[in-house]
Amino acid sequence: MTLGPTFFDRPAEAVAPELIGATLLVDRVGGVLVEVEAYDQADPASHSFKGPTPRNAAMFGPPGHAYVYKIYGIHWCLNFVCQPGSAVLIRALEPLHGIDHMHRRRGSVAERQLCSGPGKLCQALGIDSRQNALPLDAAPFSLTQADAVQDVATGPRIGITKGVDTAWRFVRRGSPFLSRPLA
DNA sequence: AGCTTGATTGCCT
DNA sequence: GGCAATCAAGCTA
Repeated sequence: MTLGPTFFDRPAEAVAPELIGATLLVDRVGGVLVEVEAYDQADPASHSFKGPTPRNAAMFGPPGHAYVYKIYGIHWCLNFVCQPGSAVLIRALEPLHGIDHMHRRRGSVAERQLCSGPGKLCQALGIDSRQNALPLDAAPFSLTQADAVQDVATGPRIGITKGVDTAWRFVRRGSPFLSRPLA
């Protein structure tokens, strides 16, 4: 079943664990989500913490849309917008579809390193600012619910300096496709 | 208009 | 484990 606005119109920390095991495709390229992180407006680590700006406008737009931004001047990161000011950062997926396309964009790396990190995932799926604010239930996106209950583990989020103690990183336990093992 | 920083990655030792 | 790459948002002035 396709995940749409109703699914995302909830707090990000409630949506995030249910995204583990879901299948994400962009132009027919993608796989199963194995690692995500939740951010909301009360969270000092969130882009939305200080309110709406031109950059984070999509985070305050309708639920179920994409929020794409560039970090460190180099990499793109993909988020799914939940309730206003909250979103889920997509950090890693298990490649299943269009793996040849991914290799063309990422070069000759091991399959487990194709999408093992937010920047790598965006490169492999061809995501950049063009996808910002687009709805997730329409082309080029395809997002479908997990077909089985997932073994989800939680831990501290990665790469942030504030809000470190909030355990809003969600991973599929034991997956070899994570950006890093669970701490 | 100039300065700092970052939800990262890959290459170096 | 350390660190450079590279750029725009968000400050300060």
